Amino acid sequence: MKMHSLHPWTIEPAGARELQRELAGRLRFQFPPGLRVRHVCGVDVSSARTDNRLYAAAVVFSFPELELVEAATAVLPAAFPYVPGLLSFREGPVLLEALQHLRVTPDVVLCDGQGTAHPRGVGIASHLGLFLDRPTLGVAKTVLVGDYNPPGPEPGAVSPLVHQGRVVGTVLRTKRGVKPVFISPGHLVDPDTAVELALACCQGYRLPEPVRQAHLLSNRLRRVKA
DNA sequence: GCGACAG
DNA sequence: ATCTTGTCGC
Repeated sequence: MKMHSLHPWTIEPAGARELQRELAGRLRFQFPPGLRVRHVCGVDVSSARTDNRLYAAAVVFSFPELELVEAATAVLPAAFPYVPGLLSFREGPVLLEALQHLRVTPDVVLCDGQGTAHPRGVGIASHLGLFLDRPTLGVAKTVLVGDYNPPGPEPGAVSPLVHQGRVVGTVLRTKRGVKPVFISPGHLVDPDTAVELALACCQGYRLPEPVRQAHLLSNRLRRVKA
């Protein structure tokens, strides 16, 4: 799929935080009027502890049927350390390369990590959204910032994620008896639509199918290429 | 200074 | 994220 390079990735942590504060102002949270969601894509990264490489996977599904359409992968050496709040500077490059290999341009991209539920409002989902100029949303397994009360036990139950007096995301129960996930808009999507899409992509597992499959594929890729 | 901290 | 076996429960 097409995309553009907003900025170079070779940067120091201090500069990365400064860049995030600038990128935050470019985010938009209105879903493109008239856009029909026919293809959703899940992305994730796997890594080894011994080697220094990152393995990315992007898996596209039809929507709302959720049938596999296409998958792409990429492998790159890690050029940035894992620093809470700066995840996109570590995983962004390899994820964008995998996405670039897709023949189909997905209407929405579900990312493993936060969107606006981030210290400066620019989690990896938001960052990728700016590069792709496409709707993106974050699906995180644990919280980065914010406070919340646990959502009800039934699938679909939600609870607001509040950070510094602002609702930055939604805690969503996707499966009974299992820990909830943290959904937040990335770019070009509103909070309610983000939750609606994430829930519509769930197939009996805790994680939305596109993200779950991307997770499995990136893991498989690492085992084979490592 | 102390505690928190996506993947 | 990754390192790791078994174990509890539907």
